[in-house]
Amino acid sequence: MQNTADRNAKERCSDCPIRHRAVCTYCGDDELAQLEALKFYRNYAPGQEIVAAGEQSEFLGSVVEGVVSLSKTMSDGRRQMVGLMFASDFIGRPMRQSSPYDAVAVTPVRLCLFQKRRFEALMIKTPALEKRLLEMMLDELDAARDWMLLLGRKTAREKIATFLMILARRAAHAAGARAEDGFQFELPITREAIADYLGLTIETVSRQFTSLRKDGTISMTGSRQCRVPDFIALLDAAGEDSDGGLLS
Amino acid sequence: MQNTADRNAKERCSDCPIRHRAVCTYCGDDELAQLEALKFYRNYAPGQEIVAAGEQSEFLGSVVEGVVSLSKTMSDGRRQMVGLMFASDFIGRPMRQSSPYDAVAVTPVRLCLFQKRRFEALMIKTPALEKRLLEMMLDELDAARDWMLLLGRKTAREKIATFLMILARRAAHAAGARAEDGFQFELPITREAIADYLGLTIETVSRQFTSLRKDGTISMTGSRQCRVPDFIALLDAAGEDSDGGLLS
DNA sequence: CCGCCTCATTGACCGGGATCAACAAATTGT
DNA sequence: ACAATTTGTTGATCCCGGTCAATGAGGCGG
Repeated sequence: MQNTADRNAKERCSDCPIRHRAVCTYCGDDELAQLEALKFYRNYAPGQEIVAAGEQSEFLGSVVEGVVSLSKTMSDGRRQMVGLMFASDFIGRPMRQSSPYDAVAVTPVRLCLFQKRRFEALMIKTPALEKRLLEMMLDELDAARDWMLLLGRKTAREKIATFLMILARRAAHAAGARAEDGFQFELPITREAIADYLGLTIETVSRQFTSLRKDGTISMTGSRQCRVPDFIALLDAAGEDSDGGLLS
Repeated sequence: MQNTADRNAKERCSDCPIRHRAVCTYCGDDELAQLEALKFYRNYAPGQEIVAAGEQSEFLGSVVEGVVSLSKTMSDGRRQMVGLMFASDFIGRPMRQSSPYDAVAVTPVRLCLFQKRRFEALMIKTPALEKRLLEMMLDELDAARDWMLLLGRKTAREKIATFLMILARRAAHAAGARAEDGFQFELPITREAIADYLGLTIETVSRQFTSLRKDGTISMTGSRQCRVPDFIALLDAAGEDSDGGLLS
């Protein structure tokens, strides 16, 4: 739980792996310097809580590496994940007191953080920051609404296939390749987390994996490595139009 | 289909019913004047399409009155509503080519519109506009994520109760009252639209209304007028914590 | 007034996914 | 190395909500 390790390690923003995708994307050198003066890093171990629902959070910032889950829990324990955040995604809520959901590190996570007040103050003077943040929130909103279609209308099989499709695209994109046949990638989260994400139970998740394996849509080595021999078949299983938007 | 009626009727922004809630909320007099020069009104009849998914949309703006649904449709016809927009809500996507979902007028609707290019140009010069838009998008994102919990984890009964709870609060708020016992309101959409919103079928929606009526959680006159004799009971049926956040 | 349409309700039946339970496999601690 | 724990798979059974089908209730034009 060395979550304060590296707090003072001042890496250069200009060398940052998410420099051109994160909230700072549109910042010029001078604006970047101001961010650089405010930022600090913090690391989280898998399973570690970043903020709890309802808690006042002092900080906000970007995921530099790792995966963070955002989830809501009902009083009787039912849980729904409402977002999976990867490198460059923004965590925290400017102009809001507290977070309405739990944020938890799923893998080892490294965040680039700012004190909320300072960040907000800077944002007022920095249109580049505000513009990018608005853009990112619009993307999040689109993703959330896509997920609403999945949760409300897709079958268990389609849900799993859609999830794998998204991971395959992410992995392919990160590798600079196309999401073409034969691409291999790792599942970043447990079956339980997948179930929470897709609005299913672990048992159903497991059964659908088995089913997709049996009919050859995917193949797996271990329970975390997944390969897609035929991407179109996966799209099809996901209930997506297999025309056009292959890599949209 | 007189959707161009009133296009040139220039009502004063200062008299606008949504002046203090819409995207223009933070605008000063001078900024408001600039918006006033660009704006125009357009009316839509119930059922009329405002923009289709994938279509290039020239315009964006605010709902002045009426209710607009945003929905996604799968190729086999399954449909999921992803948002219900009321007066003061913002429609359209700055910095985006096309809308990823259908927007349809549910009731008679009046929009206050701007040409997209002009609005975007103005937004760059007007932090008040951008700030308010960011705020509104954050609210939309919260609402979308709440809806994800509903779609993924709530039972049919809880879904209906949650929907009614939200409408009751809206109506109470609009009337300047509290969402207390005995409050009455109208359902703005058909059973089919409710089903699309909640990820159910019309039959299940109908059955749950009947069930809530039978056990006295609600009472109805006709199929569109709903009364809540005991708001706590409704909260309870919705699966919400009945402590604290009564009117959050 | 009647026929037609849309919207809503109700019933009978079925099936996908949840639940309960047992077990296997991987990971961790000592 | 071995027990303990976590994570994943599989089977048996149940039930909520979907599907199919019939009927009711308004609204509207002729």
